[in-house]
Amino acid sequence: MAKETIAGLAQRLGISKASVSYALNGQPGVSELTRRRVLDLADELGWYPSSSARALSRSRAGAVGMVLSADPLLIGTEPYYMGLLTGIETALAEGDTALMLRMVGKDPEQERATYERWAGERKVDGVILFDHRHDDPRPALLERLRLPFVLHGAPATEGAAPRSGTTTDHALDAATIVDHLHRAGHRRIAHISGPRSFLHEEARIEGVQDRAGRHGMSVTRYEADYSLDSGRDAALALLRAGEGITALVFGNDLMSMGGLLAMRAIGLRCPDDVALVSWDDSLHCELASPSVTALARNPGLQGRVAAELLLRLLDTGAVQTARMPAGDLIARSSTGALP
Amino acid sequence: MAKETIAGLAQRLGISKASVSYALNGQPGVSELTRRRVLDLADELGWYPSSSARALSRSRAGAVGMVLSADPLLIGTEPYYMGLLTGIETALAEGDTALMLRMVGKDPEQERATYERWAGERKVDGVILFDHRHDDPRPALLERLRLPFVLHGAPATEGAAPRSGTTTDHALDAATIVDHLHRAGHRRIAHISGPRSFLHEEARIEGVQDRAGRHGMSVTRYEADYSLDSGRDAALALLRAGEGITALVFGNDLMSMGGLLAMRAIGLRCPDDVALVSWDDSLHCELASPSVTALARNPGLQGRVAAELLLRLLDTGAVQTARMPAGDLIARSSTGALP
DNA sequence: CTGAAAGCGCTTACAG
DNA sequence: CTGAAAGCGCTTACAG
Repeated sequence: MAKETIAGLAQRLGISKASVSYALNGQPGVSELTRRRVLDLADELGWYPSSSARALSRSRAGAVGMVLSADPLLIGTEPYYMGLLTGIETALAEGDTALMLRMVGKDPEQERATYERWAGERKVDGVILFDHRHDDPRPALLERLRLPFVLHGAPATEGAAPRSGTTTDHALDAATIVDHLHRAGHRRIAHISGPRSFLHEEARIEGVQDRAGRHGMSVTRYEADYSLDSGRDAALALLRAGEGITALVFGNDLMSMGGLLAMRAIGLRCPDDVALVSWDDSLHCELASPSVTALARNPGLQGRVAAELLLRLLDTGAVQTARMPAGDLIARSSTGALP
Repeated sequence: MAKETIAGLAQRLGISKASVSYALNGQPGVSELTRRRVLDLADELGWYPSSSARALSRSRAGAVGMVLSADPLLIGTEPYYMGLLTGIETALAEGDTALMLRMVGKDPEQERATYERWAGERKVDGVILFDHRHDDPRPALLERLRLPFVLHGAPATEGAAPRSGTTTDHALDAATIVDHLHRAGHRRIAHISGPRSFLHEEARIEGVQDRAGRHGMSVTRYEADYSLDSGRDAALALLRAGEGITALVFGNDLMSMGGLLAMRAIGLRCPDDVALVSWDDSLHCELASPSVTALARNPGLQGRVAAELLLRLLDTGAVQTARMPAGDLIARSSTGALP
């Protein structure tokens, strides 16, 4: 049973290997009767075609890759990635495609080496890219390697060469957050972003700036690195500066938690003294006390869509872009909403 | 370059395909000079052997599988899994083995179908199994499918057929937790475990019972399902029953968070009225207020060891068992330690 | 609709 | 140490 092959099936049924193959793959070239007999026998024997033989003859691996390149500590605690991963895997499974997962450190060289190798070994048919940066070397690398890819979560860029990927309207999300704070009466806010080298962070920074400007609010910018500690440090620096900031917007949930710790440390109350918004929802935001107002972005859905785009790209070569829905602001105590 | 093959290399170098293959794989049968020339050329061309061709001729996939079968919601928020995953992937990468990740719901049928298929397609060379249960059908299934596996985190069972896997001394961990509570003066405690059908939960339950008995403490048991809500419900039921329980031990961090919510809801203070310990550490425990005393079990290390055992099993057929180190109790505010 | 055959790109006995 | 050849288990033109 574990050693059954297409030749074995053909022999048992008294037909040729080709017929078995056609039957299995839903190709024309076999009578319905034969097809049924093949399928039934395969089922009965619990037989599946060898993935490596199939991959070799089709020159298609039947798998796509995903490199998580971040501080391992961050990956483990960052719920956004897990949500994304779940969505991606689910969609891939439905498309009979396996997910190859690689976790590397922050060293970009390792990510590069992984793609180089995957392409060379023809181990994956395509990859999903995150955290698109300015002058990101990866798209050009993947093109050189002829490894199809989708770009996840970048801001829509007009005029650029069309690429497969999901785009997020970060300006819209920024407006949602800023409006919420404006409505609550805040006029001096701070925006603690992740690294500006990420295109999505730049889009968010501009979005916040623009919208706040329209409301006549002032924004102090601070660049951090998504870690809890960097969020805490940012909050300490901003709140001690005495600029009269009354609300902090953090680029992710971990930094928001750091912000809460900072406030507690210097004796400021949230939201009475300073309000707080997280640009990513998670259980952390829900459980914190006070609970933290957050923009829910539905990472599961995003992952699913990204994976579907990649599958379509591989199947049909269709290059398309999917706009992600706007984030939902979940109002909680940290901006004065009822608990 | 992307289309280079072993035949191409051989032709360029004026030698046979066999020599190239031997050179690449560190096999005897080529002169050192030839080997160097092959390796250098491969390097220069950025060439790697096709994984599917290699898999087909070696009948080895070069990948192992891992099925995460849990509530998707739970997976995304349960830090233990991410830590484990990181450890596993890191060790596999060092062993030049890919990780195939599949996420399925709680339906055991889906997990079964995945193994069936992976085995049939020879897509993976082995798998890592978690959450061993009573009468778990998976080991027998995998044996029938001839898919090697390691069992992660089960209690050591004497006299049973030897299997590859990691074992945890849950009784020792239980003692650590119970002793901590006893020292703090608690005499009536409750243990909110995960499902008892898991062998590790049963071992924990017995361990807590035994150790508490030795100290003359009483233990009320409650079975929950690892979710936040189930932890909350458990705490509500136990604390309202008025049995004079002064400390709660939860089987994971999410349930612990549920416990805190429950206490807040009914106006009990932690640790003054009721103390709390989590049988898994995480950022949630660290950030909660009060911060939650927890048993840190080092999932990253555990994952690494499990993966190494599997690689060894695949390489040499060596069946071995590795005892995981005892958990570290991180004392925090929820049991009266200083913040 | 069916069969014989070449090919996918490696590995590995087997002669030399 | 090297070369010619078979084999891994599929897919896919090509004749019939």
